[in-house]
Amino acid sequence: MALTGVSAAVGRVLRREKPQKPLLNTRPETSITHQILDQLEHGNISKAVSLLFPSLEPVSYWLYERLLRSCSSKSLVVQARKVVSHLVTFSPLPPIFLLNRAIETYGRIGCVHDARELFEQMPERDGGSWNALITACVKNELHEEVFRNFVRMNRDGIRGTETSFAGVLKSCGFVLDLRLLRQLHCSVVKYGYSGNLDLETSFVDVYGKCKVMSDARRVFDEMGRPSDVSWNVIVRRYLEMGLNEEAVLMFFKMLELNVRPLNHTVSSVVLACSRSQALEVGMVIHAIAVKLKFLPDTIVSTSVFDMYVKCGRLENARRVFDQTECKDLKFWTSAMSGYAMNGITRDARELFDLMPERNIISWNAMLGGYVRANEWDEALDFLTLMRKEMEGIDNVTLVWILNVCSGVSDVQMGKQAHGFIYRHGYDANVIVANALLDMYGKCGTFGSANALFRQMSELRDEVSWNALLTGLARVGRSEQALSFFEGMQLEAKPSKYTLATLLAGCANIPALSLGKATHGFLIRNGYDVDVVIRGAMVDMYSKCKCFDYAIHVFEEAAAGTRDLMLWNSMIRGCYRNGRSKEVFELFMLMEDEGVKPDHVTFMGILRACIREGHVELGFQYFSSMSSKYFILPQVEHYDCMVELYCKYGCLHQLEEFLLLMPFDPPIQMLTRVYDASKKYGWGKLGEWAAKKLHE
DNA sequence: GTAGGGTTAG
Repeated sequence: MALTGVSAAVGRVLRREKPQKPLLNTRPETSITHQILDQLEHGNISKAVSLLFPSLEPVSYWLYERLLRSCSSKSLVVQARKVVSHLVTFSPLPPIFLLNRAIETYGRIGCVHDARELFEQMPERDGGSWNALITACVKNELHEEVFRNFVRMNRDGIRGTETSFAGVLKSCGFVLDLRLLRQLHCSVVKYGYSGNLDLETSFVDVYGKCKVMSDARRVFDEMGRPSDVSWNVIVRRYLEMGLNEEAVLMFFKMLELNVRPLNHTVSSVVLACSRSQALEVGMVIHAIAVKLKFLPDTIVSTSVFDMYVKCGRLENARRVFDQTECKDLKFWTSAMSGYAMNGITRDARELFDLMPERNIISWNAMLGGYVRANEWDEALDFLTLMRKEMEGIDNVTLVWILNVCSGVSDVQMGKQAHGFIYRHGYDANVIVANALLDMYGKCGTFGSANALFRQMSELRDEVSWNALLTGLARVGRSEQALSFFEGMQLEAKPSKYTLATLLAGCANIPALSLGKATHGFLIRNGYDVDVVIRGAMVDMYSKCKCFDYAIHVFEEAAAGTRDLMLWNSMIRGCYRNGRSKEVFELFMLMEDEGVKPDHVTFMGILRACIREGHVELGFQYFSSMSSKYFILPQVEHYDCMVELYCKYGCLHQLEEFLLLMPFDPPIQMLTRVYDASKKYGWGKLGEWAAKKLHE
């Protein structure tokens, strides 16, 4: 094996022995050099390397270096080993710098093992050898090993250079060790490297990753002339901390100082706008991007497109799409999934069908769009198509498939998927396993969920607990859910998802004091009360008949942050707490805030009409559903109307209404019609209902 | 420093 060959040869070098094979006296044929260079120029690395072997003496050092540099991907492991093997076999004393290059090469192509072995066997090392090893470990994300080698290096009396610090800092950015970061910062200052722009940028980056933006900003402000990369880093870190305004401010500051932003920076700042729904600023930045000629860039146009979709400006998004000249696969996929993930499945599908090529990501994104939009029939059809046209699915596909199973409540299909997952080893993936838990929970097969949860033991995380908890709360086993919550706290930190679930559990029992306790827990522990948590609280208080608290929680939300679900919760709450009159007022306020109603909203309104005896108004709202809001009334809306007419004896309207109904009336509706006809003496209608019931 | 798909909540 090449590897053992290398170790033997390196060992020999270590003992300073003469190589066993006598060296020929002639200079290496220059024609070999030419041939090798020629092959390298044509990208035939394997061929180039094989040309090395007829020669039993070393080629020039610079040629070894060229060859090593050409080994740039994982598939060239064998070639790299051959080059190193040739070097150490035929060179009596390979220079340290070349061995360092070899270590770097091994690191670059993912063979840390070889890098380590070569390093350990080197008779002499310089600072560069240490740096090469450290860089190799950083590249392969062996962060603990990076730190160990850094310590070893210092112990051996080799002082870290800027390169060593750059490597260690990068690893620090992975493990997010703030204490280590501060120590490194001190050392860098002490060694006088603080003027190094790359190191300073790295500090900004890692302080930001450790979520200490104040220090990140201080380092940034102390930099003499931040480079475009430094600006990119600070903008990115603000974005990732959710400090969207800061990100935007920094971007404008950068423009003021006449630094040309990088495409990634423009993209980050557009993303900041779309996350904070700051459409107007976003459009300004779009204009700036156009002026700076950024738009042919797919990274920038992707984020601009996404911003318009997220802010509901579909025409603008479409224009960006059409104007992007060189659409690559990523751009197509991003645009398509932008539509898909925002519920605009029709446009997503249109793009999907137009795509010049597709990969697993595009297929998954489209499928995910259908799932998110609860379009189960489309999802199932799409899966059939996918099975025909795609070979091979991955873990992401499986997650969506499991969502489809719970969406159509098909445990059988879910179990089949489980079998597939088990056979292909996907059960070791915690996200897939959690999706399985979720599916079993939602299909109400609690035994399977429980068994899987126990089986997961080591694998399970906070999401697994939440998925199981949700399953329990959903079927009303709230006491059990609460005792689960206790157990969970021994193992994982409850997230906002947990708390929302718990609140829903309290709402179902209903248990006001526990609900209040959860509310308190949430405030005391500084959880962010987002729109979902707020909705859960409104729901809990209103189900616990503590509606004034619900109103209070609702009113605490800033105008514009209240979404459809939250309004629906309030409307349901009014109705549930005998305050139906207020439903109509809420509906108007909701429209004023620009929130569009859905079929749930109309259920609340129609029920309120029943309560309040607004027969005519009820019909107006019912008709407005399709005429004004483009919502197709469902059976339950028709049912409400029938109840409204029956309850207030408007059998004339009822008769007309039934004639126009586009489907066969279900049993409970017919019973209601029959009873009302009897009560109000409408014989003919009663007979019709009875006949239908008989069928 | 680096844009694309996935798990849990009302």
